[in-house]
Amino acid sequence: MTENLVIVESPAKAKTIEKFLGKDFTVVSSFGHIRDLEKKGLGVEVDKGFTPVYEVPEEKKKVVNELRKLASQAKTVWIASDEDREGEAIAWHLISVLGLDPSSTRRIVFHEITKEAITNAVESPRQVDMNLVNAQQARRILDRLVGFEISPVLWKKVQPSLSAGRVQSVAVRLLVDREREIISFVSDSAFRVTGSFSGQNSEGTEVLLKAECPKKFSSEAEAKNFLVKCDTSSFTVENVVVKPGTRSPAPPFTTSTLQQEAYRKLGFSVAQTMSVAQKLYEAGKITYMRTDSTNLSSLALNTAREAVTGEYGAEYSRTRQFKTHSKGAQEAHEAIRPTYFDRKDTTGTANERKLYELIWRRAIASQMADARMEKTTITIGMSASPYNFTATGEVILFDGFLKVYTESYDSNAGEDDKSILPRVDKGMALTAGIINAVQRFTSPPPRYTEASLVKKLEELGIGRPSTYAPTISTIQSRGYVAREDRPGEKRTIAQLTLSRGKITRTEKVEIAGKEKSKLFPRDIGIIVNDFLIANFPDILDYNFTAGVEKEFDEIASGELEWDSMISGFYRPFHKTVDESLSNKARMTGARQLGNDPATGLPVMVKMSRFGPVVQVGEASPENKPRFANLRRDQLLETITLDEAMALFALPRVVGTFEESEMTVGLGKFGPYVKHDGKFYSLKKGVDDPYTITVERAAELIREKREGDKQKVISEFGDIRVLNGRYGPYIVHDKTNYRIPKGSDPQKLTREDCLAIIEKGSKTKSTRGGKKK
DNA sequence: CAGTGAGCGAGCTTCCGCTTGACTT
Repeated sequence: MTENLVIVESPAKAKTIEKFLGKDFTVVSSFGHIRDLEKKGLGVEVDKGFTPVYEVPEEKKKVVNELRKLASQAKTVWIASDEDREGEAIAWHLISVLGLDPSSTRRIVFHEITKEAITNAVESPRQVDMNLVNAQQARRILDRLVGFEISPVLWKKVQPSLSAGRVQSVAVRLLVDREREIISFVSDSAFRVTGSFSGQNSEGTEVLLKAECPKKFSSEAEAKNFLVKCDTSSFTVENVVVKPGTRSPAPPFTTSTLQQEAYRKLGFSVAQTMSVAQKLYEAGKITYMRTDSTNLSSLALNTAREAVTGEYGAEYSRTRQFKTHSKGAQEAHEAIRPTYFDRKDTTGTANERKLYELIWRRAIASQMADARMEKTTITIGMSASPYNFTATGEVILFDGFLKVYTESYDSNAGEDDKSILPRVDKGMALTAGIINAVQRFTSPPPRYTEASLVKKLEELGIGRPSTYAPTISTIQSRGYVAREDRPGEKRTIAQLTLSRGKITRTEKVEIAGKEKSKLFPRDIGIIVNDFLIANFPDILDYNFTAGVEKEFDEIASGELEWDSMISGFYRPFHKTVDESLSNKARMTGARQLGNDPATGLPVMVKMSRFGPVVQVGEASPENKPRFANLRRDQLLETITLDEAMALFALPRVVGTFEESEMTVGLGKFGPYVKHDGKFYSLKKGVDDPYTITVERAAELIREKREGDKQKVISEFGDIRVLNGRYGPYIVHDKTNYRIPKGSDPQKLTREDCLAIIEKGSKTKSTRGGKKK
């Protein structure tokens, strides 16, 4: 018999709290929500005042039974779910599902896990706030209505199994809108002039400095003209301005900023960041990793101050509390921070150690003093031109928090050279060394990374810390967008150099548009996006969530009835759903490109059942059109007639080998040679399917055969011992079996193998069903 | 593993937010 039962959301939290509360309290976890709208069907009785139909999901039944048992044995039940909309709803569902008495069940909240906060909470219990619960129900119902009414429209009008939702559809829109900005971007170029200068300062020291002309010259002729002036000009130091400056540390991590920095500094995907953080949290090394708050508990502030003072000295310490600015923040938790500030590093996998250190540095730095610096700007005047050159430098006078942490930024522009400048005096004469004018192209807006998309969604108040990673994964698994690299294209840039009175012109090659791990919209994402914008512009509006959130807040404060809010939304919404269904047109993204120059047949691109294709000729009973798949880096929207026709160059016959034809093609898994019914992959970065020779193709076949020979260790009819990527293994009946340690694969007999198979098939549990 | 591309039309797909496992090579 338990005196007091406390229910929290997370099991790791339960463990910690139990320690603070002593033996009169048993603390257990609900593992998040325990009840949801029914899985099948709409889950909302629209005609009965939008009554939600709740059920306990199959995977939650065990937890619920356990909780019910414990609750019936306890004298007092305390519900300590998070202090936000979802937490309040969890409390209400718990009372209802566990059959608790609402008046005697105590609802408590704390947003930091410290003994003080918890004891305070226990001393001031309250009851469940039904207004807040209703705000959550409205949120849940709205999301279900939007998702489950629009998705079936897509199944009919675009393709089966597609999905739409308040969050995911806007995420895709951000990517499509950005892609179109990039498509329509016209690059411009200008010449940037930099030079080196030397002279003697008043101390008699020879100094050298590099400076840049702030004026950008839009044509090569203008740049050249300026260099001619430079040649005849004298240069003097016109001004030296020294300005003090300070820099302050960034706040400790929230989910979103952790994902951004882990991507930039460690190259983690958002999902990877969350799973590594989960491990650290479960081990008690960091506080909760799904949070939108930059707040730190007073305990954290105190221990951080001790750690900073101990490690770096009192002058490095500055206690700060940060305000949370992000839209829609509910601040149920603290910021992400190390549990113990005096632990600079940790044990575990390499990734766990790296992420821990990042979190530690960021949190510690947030409790450190500003950095102080001195910025110097030197202006160099010219006698022959009204333009000038400037050099900027920065000297750090006191490093402060920079000792521990510097924030990274997404930027494609090169960092400014912030070096230390030599001592120069106003009026000092300078001699120009080499002066360069280099052509610089403007760049289109950058594509989103997973992390920068999360940042944007957070700014718009769309999605929550617990859903950023799953949303990014959903839009990828639906095929709307893909994370990819692009090699970029070469382009020539001009450079003019003035040296010893002579101007020379050279050309250099640079790579433009190279992309690494960026999110690219795919054709199906673009088609769905356009369809949704045409039919549901309100929901696709970037401010839709902000608007409904405002209404949820009004429900929470009791100013608005949840059902009248839903009804106000649903009536016009459902009408558009019906209208878009009755409109017969299917969306295929079809586009006419012109006519095939060879045959005169019409050429079009469109989305087929299996992806984007080029089609030459019309389909009719007596005529089958020719088809070719688009490449991954091509879009229906931008492909040209020439590019489309070039796709028919493959597959092609390269020649014969051993009296059979060799065909080169582009398959799902890249370019290949097909010979005698077998496939041989071309070597990445070495072979090109369009130009590969007969000799090379034959060589690939021989190489593969040689490799396969070494692959087979021994063969006993239907049982084979093979060399694989992870070492030797046995294959029988399409199943792989590991060879036990200690046995020599070379010496295995058929009987040995059968024994291993027999044993293996007993131990092998569920061999994961069908995978998509 | 390297194809397919239309149509019969069964029965399936789908949302967002809260929380962890239990799985695989």
